[in-house]
Amino acid sequence: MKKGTTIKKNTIKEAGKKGASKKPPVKIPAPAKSVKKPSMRDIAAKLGVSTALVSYVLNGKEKEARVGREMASRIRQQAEQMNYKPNLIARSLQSGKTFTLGLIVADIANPFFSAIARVIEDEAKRYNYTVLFGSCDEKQEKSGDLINILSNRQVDGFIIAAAEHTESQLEKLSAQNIPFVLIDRYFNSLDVHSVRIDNYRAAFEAVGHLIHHGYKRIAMAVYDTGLQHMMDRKRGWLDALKKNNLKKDPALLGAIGFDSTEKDMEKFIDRIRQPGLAADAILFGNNMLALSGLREISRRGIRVPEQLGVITFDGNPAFDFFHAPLSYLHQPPEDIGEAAVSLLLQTIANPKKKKETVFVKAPLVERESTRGVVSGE
Amino acid sequence: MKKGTTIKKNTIKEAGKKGASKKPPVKIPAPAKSVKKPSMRDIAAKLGVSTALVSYVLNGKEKEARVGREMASRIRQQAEQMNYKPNLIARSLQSGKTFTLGLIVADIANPFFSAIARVIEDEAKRYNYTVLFGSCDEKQEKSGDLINILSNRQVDGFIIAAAEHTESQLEKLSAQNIPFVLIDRYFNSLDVHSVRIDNYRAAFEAVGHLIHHGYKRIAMAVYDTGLQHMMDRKRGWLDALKKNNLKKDPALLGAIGFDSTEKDMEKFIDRIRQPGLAADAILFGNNMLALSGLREISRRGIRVPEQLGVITFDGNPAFDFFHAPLSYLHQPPEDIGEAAVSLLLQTIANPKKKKETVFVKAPLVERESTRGVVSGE
DNA sequence: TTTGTTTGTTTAAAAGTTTAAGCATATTTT
DNA sequence: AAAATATGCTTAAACTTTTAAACAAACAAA
Repeated sequence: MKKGTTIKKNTIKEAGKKGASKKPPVKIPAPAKSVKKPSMRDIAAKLGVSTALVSYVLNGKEKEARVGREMASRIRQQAEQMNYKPNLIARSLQSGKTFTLGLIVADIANPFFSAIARVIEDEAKRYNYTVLFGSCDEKQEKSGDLINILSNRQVDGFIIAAAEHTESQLEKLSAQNIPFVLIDRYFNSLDVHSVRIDNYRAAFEAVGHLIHHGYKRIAMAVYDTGLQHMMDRKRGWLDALKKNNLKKDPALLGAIGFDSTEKDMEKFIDRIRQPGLAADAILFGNNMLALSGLREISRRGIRVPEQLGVITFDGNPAFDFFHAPLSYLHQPPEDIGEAAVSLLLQTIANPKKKKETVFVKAPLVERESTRGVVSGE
Repeated sequence: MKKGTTIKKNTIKEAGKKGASKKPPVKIPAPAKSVKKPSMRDIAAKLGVSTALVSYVLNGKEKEARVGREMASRIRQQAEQMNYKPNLIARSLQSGKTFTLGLIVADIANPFFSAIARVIEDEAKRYNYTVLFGSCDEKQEKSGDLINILSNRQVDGFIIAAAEHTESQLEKLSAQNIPFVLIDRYFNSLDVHSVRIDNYRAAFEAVGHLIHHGYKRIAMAVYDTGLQHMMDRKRGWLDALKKNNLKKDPALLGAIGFDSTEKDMEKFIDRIRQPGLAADAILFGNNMLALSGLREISRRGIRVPEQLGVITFDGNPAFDFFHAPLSYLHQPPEDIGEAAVSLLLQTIANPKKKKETVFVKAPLVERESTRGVVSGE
């Protein structure tokens, strides 16, 4: 064991006590002023020149500013030696640009969003932007807080996977001329930039796929929300049933609450497996619903795909381990992230850019869970 | 469909073309100066007073600064009306504090880290801090870049799940007196703050648990890395075998590369299932290894826990869907995140704080995968 | 009446950067 | 020789906020 390190049994409380929103328990003293880092002024002083010169050289503007070769190299050397790093805060204040993007996702615990977050971070870095991120946990209020905080930090623009009822927050952003791009979620009432898939069509296709494999009584689980993308998925499902002359029993639709997912899902699965209803397939509205549904399906020992066909929006690493790997509509995080960053940066460059909706393709990945009721193919 | 929105089939390339590090393909024009937001000066000008007054009022320092009640309310009203929001960039420049924490994780795609990231973000928010985050993908170089970028943005401190060979980067931070706290990963050679579990003991316990359930030839898969936490886990496994008088065959250890996980894991599983070696249980060094291993185990139709006992460090939502839900050593993200933020804020407040290692408990969660070779319990 | 205190406000400097404009000298062009 | 241009550097203002110090006016105490 290492000496010099205070090894100390910690007194941290038991894990897993979440929920109960708590107030700051520990009083943390006010932050101390940190040690000063070398500034351009320090370099200038050392060499007995003006800061302007230092700035020109260190920004590679020697040519335009006609700095002497000799001087330039002395400045560079001194900067190197002092381990000078530009203070981006000061630069931002001066330029009015922070080279910072705000990313707000509905739920960072959802792997779909964490994958996107990662892509966006990488993508932003390629353009020298840094990402400030937050998760609003599908809460309107938290979303507003995050927008405020990031906005106060002068982010140059936002990428937002919006929670329900946040239209007014977005309208406010629009009114302030702060550029932003919606991903995944969108609002018909808002004329804004967005990157998304054609949800209606994807759901329609998924149902078609199930029908093609012989399923006839197709249920769907959606979140109980007014969010347009979810409603479009629902509409796609409904219309597909209609087009294929299948009975559309309202009981086949499960509306699951964000905050009561487990309970609602349990009821829903029970209901659709009743002899009277006897769904033979389910379309899940997203990967979190599928995850929850799969748990219930496992518990009941329902065999997939023989007794129940299953397909869902979004992949999830967990789907590989279900006894029948799930078929799913793949929303490619790379495409969404890249398109969102690109669209946002264009808008930052040209705030008057016409509003645009970028559609990303969502291919259907076919695996075991929709092989049909006839076992063995 | 909505009018006013340009609906446009996108021309985005096929998903999944990752790898090949690419240069910025699209030239994005330089950002335009964004629309000016109202400043204290604007409020002051409107009311014909000095900015000092505005600052005092809007910071609730009317008392100390003896601002007139009448004036105070006029200022507040004007601020409200103009929708004034303080410019945190300017405030940071003035105060030398950004109320920003830099979070660098080894891999944000690992749910263990994304869970921690979420906790840290929440926790930071409670103390009015914002999190700037980045994932270094286990790359030394990327880690250095991130530290530089965030450091240039004057973060008040760092929380870091370090990649291999980053000791010098951390030493540099220490030398610059920039506060930071390591999580999960640590280095014996560095006297720094850290929050972690007792890896040696946890591994030791896991092996004890397997032995208790009748397993005798216990393999272990670790990352092929010099990272101390992994080596401690390995040491715990080895010592436990020794203490229990079990043969410790070097072939029972699998060293898996970060960048060749799939291939290495395949070879490893093949090897330990050879008649000559015939491992009857595996301890995985973390959840990513377990995920990869489980895929191979599934493919080969190996029955868990009858033919092979399985236990791992970290949970993972996917483990629920494996035919035998995995037993695992639970590293509680809440505890780690809370402890890290708390320790960091204390250090920011008092940079001379003595270095501390906080140990978080990692309880063993017992499930199906270690029920023993005797089927049916 | 002088001195002292209270009240309400302004001034000014500071944080680190950027950049247009200015000012000498020296060199070239007419 | 006068005018124009080139070279190498400095000055100064701006971005927004904070806060110590100064100031003026009104009032109270001596």
